Amino acid sequence: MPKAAAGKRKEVKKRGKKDPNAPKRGLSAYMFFANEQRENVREENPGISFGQVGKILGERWKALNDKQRTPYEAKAAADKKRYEDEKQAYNAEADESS
DNA sequence: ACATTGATTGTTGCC
DNA sequence: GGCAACAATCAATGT
Repeated sequence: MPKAAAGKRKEVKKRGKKDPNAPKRGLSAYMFFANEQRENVREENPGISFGQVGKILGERWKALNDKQRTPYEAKAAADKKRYEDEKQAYNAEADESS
C-alpha cells in the first residue's frame, strides 16, 4: 500500500526547511467545513468533548455528498489560491533577478 | 516521470 | 499556547 500507515503527524523530523519564506499553505476543505459544522455539531451534541465532536465532524464530512463538499472544496480552492499568491511571491523572491 | 512524504491548516476543550 | 482525532492538500522532494 502506498504511503505509510496512519500514524503521528509530523513526528520529529523536518524536511530541512528549504523554503526561505515558507509560504505556508492554504487551508483544507475540512477547515471550512469544521468552521460551519462545529456550531451545528456542538448544537446537536451539547456538552460533548472534542473527542466526540472531532469524530462526528469527520463522519458528517464524509456523510456529505460531493455536491455538499463543493462549497467547502470551493473555500479550500479559494484559500489555495491565496496560498498560490504567496507561492508566487516566494518564487519571485527566490529568483530575485533584479 | 512517478511515488512518497512532510509540512501546514483549523475545530474544540482543558491545563 | 499546545495537544489530541479528524480530513484535505499539495508542493517539494526523492527514487
